[in-house]
Amino acid sequence: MSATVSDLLLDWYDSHARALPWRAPPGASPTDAYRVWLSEVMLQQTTVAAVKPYFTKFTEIWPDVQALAAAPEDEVMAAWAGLGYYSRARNLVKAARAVAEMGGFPETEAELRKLPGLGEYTAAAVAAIAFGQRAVVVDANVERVVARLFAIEQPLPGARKAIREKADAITPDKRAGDFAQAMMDLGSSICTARDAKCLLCPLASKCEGRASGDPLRLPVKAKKKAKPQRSGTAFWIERDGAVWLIKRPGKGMLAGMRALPDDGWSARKDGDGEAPVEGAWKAAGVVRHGFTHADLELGVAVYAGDSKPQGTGEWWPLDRLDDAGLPTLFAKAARLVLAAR
DNA sequence: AATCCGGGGAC
DNA sequence: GTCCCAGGATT
Repeated sequence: MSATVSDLLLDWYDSHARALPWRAPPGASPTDAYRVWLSEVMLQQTTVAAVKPYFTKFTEIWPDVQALAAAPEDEVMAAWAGLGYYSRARNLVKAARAVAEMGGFPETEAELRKLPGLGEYTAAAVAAIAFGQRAVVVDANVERVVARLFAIEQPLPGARKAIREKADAITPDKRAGDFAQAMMDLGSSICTARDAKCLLCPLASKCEGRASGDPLRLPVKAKKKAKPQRSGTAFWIERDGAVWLIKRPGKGMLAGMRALPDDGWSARKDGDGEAPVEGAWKAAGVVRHGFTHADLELGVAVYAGDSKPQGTGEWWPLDRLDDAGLPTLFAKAARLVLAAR
């Protein structure tokens, strides 16, 4: 009777688990659901290193779900600034208010799945990690580990169904939360995207990918399209130690975030170069920024006149600019202007 | 099934 | 520079 994959993995996890701010040690009673949920949402498509300072900040300002539910949405958006994928922050507030209304987090995967911002992965992760439910947790780490472990040759994303079935087959009834986190730790430290440290891997004896001689070719991925290059202009209008900031539309890129006014660039088209105020503009330089679907070259123009800008916005004091919650693109543009002094 | 949505770390 | 990451919502 040989050990199962989950036995081998959990034994490894008991001595090799990463210590993370949102994680309970192996076998300990779970972290409260609020912290598990918050960390899982922050970690969607985002690295552990990037999340840590945001998790610390959020849990200091809003220590529980009731506190977050009571927070103004704008403050949460500003606190999220720089982390990316801002619809996560908007959904975070909606979900917190729903949970507070319910009197606490639902404990089943199906109920969690109904909250905004909780998809298949996150609902399963919270159910398993916070509530000890058996749930099949499949993230990018698990996809890679499973594709190698079972030598799944079909390319992603088509292979998702097969991968999920295999993940289900090796998920234990007990300690499903530890098992999920162990798979993620294995994928982030041993069975990584660019390396397979099979000599250190607790699952090496079970791994078909390793047996095939070339585990690194797995998972096979469909090749992606080239990113378009876009250009646009952002406008710096300053008066009495304050800069004119607008709020971006509720849909599209950087939705709902504070920003410098710009000329309408998007991932699909260049900006038209048209300034929000007639008059004298001076080029301050160019900021380059990569998004998921386009690379942007953003010219920054500084206004030299004294006409009032049109439309809705606010004069934001320069000595509090760090509190404006500007997304990284506009924070870069602001640094460019201010560094020239 | 495709596409849209940020940002930064590792290499 | 390229690739990737504890994905979800929308179409």
